[in-house]
Amino acid sequence: MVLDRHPFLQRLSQHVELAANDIAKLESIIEREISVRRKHELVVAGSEYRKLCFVKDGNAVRYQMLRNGKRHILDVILPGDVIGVPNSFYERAAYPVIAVNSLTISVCRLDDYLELCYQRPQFAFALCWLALQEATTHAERVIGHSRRTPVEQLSHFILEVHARLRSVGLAKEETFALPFSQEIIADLLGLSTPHLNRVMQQLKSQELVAGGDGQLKILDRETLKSIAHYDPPELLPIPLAKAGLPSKQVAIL
Amino acid sequence: MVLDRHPFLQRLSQHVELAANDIAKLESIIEREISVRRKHELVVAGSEYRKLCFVKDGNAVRYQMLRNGKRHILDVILPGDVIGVPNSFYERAAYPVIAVNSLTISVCRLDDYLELCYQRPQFAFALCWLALQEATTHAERVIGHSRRTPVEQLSHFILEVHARLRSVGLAKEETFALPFSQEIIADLLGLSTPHLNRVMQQLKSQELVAGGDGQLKILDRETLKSIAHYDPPELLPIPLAKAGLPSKQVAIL
DNA sequence: CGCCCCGTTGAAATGAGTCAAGCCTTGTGG
DNA sequence: CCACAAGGCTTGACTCATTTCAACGGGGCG
Repeated sequence: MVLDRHPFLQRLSQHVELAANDIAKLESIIEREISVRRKHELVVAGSEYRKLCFVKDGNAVRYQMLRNGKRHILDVILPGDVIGVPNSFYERAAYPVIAVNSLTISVCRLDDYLELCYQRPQFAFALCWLALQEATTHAERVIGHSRRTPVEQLSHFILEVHARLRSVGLAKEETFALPFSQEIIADLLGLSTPHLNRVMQQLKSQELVAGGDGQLKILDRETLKSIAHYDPPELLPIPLAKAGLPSKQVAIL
Repeated sequence: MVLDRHPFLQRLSQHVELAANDIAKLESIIEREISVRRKHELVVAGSEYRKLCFVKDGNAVRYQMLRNGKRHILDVILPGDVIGVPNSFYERAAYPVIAVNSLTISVCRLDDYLELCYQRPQFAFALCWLALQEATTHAERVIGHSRRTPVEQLSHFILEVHARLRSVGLAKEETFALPFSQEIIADLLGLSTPHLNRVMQQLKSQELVAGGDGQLKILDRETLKSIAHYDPPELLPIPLAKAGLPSKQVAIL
């Protein structure tokens, strides 16, 4: 099975109950599974991009270059995320995506997915829910940048990544692999690398987190949460079709 | 007609062609049209909120309070926007919404809308597209906060609001009513009011914009665009159902 | 072995926040 | 009809967090 235990399905299943033939339908439009090497650009800015890539393993970042040579990272991409939201929905891709380590993705054509949505609206909802999560992640990031202190931001980032990894079974209770360099985190949080480094040391010296070498351990989750204002909102489950509909219509759901 | 020339429909029609009976369907789930007075909270943080409100006229802001007493504004809400995205999709509303001047909205129940989506998937797509726009707006805001200078940010904000107002026919070529106080704009952009004020003056002294008294005129759009890195990505049109589907299915699209 | 990437540290410059005060306009109530 | 209050805008001075620039150490990889 192409999608067996795929982290994307793990993530979806938290919001909606998928029937076996839903999964089969989704599988049928997966074109192929490919690997991408570190530092390879999956999505080139300004190109037409019309794929959805369900990340099976590995990490990437979505970013934007600014005139002054600065890079800003919009989002880190973890297993279970979808590359192509939102890029594939624009005439031309707005935000390039680059792999930060070797990446395995399952690829389908956007058109095929959208057609599937007409056949089974729950896939349209899945897309909505992804977009809503995306919007919320960004919203939290916005708040972080403008109204949280660097310590608060970093705390928030750590908790967020941990939660996202946990939700696809890639993090232990309090320990996880943080696959991003300080430069990447700095570019994500809008800090300079030296400053991020100092902030990181601060968290460690206060014994809130420990780690190094790509591993991070959360020592004092409660304090960290309160520092970060971390209180992630929970999405409703995706609604199911009303039972009372005429059978003809139920059939195509 | 309840929704006749409703700015929300104007906005939607840029992405999808709506048949008369689609509009009728949407109208049928509108519960009522209500007015909200300035400074009134439409959505209370932490409450369960299960409505979608299509803004017909007036303005609001979605914000969040932080522990330290600071307010951060996530987004300004203009006619044509939908209040309840994303709040209504969470167990409890995450971001309160408050009217900044008198507001007229058309309200429907979220459940009714979602059910409509199962009947006519293009409404699910409409929701996706809204969420994607939301995500993109926030993404640009994120970039603004962390990697744009205040001048760049303000320029971007001016161009963004102008474009959003134009798309619902509420702005002239280069002039529009800016219904937000400097305090609100500062809280949105993550600046202090005094600083925003100085930045505003800078833009005026460079003869990029002019105005006052709630009116703003863009004098030099090109320079402003280049300062702001303003290059908004364009969403694809919402796909229509494949022609080849059985007629029963086409009928319900 | 040497290169490159990543993390770390230091010192100096500056942009933006904070606090505080004053002005102008608008709206309101006496 | 006037006076006062409130909200929004403007200005100035001071402070300090963060950036910038520069340099160094270690470790992994070719």
